Amino acid sequence: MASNLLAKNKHTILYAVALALLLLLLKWLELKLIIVDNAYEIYMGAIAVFFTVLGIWLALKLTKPKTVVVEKQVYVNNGPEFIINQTEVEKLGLSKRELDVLQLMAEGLSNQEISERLFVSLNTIKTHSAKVFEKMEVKRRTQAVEMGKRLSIIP
Amino acid sequence: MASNLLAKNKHTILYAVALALLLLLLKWLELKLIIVDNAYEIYMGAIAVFFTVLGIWLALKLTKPKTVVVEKQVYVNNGPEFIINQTEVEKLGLSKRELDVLQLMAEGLSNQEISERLFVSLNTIKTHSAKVFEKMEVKRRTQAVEMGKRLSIIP
DNA sequence: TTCGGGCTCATACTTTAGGGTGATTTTTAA
DNA sequence: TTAAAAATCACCCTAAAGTATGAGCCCGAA
Repeated sequence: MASNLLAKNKHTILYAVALALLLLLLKWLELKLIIVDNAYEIYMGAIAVFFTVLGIWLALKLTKPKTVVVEKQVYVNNGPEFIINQTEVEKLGLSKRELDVLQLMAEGLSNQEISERLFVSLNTIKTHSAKVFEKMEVKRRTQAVEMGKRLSIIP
Repeated sequence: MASNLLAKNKHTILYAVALALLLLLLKWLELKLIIVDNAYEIYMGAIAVFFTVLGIWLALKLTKPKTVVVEKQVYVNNGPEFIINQTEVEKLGLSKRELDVLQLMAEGLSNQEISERLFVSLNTIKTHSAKVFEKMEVKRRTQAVEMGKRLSIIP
């Protein structure tokens, strides 16, 4: 308990002791220098500078480093993981391949890229996508993706 | 240039001026108090304390806060109500109009339809979308939409 | 075994999207 | 007030997307 208090106020105590010693030093210096009248201003200035530096040192020692916490936002997939709405898929009559194409569309891939990903020709993807649009009753892939997300057909 | 320098060293200059003024004050006090011999120690102590406080104040003012980057995980599209991530929008440098276009893109509208919705020409939408793709570093509207949703820029 | 659905691919064509450049006007910030 | 950014529009050209149609292959169900 007592030692804890001592430890906590260590800096303050040290400073108090240092201050006391310094006042003694000043008193001693005073005796030496008081005679030299023209050195008085220098003496005063020295004290001012010394205590300023002391104050700065004290502040730096005693204050916890100022920290500004910058939050860097990291986007992660949200907790409830995606469960495909099989009912909607069946209702629309989408085949497995058509669903594959729709999923890759949603990832922003072009028809060319989808065809490479699935190892089929570009024309095949065009056929699939056309069927997807037909079955979902949309005109464009962006609409298909939008609707697919709404219906939980794709994540 | 000159004003910049002044601004940068504002604290230092202020301190210098304050110090000068204080030395003047001390000089004046000296004339008053030097006669009262027994007040001398108090005078010295006051100076010491004052400059210590000044130093502390200075240190607190001048220390730059240390920045700590903390990664904060943000789970996107959790709740039903959408809150636009303004930070990401600013980070990407998207303007209001570009955001409008992106939003309508996400709804599955064609450029033609977007232009009609916003009462501008098709070419204008093309320009906006091109800027959106450039700023988001994507190649297609589907990618822009996908990224926009991930970053909570669009619902 | 036939028949339909799913998957594949092709050709031809139209529409939409996107890239590049340049210009004018309006708005905003310094 | 001046400079920068935003918004508007145009023209030209290429790439990608989408439409329409036809056709061959495979597999499982009737």
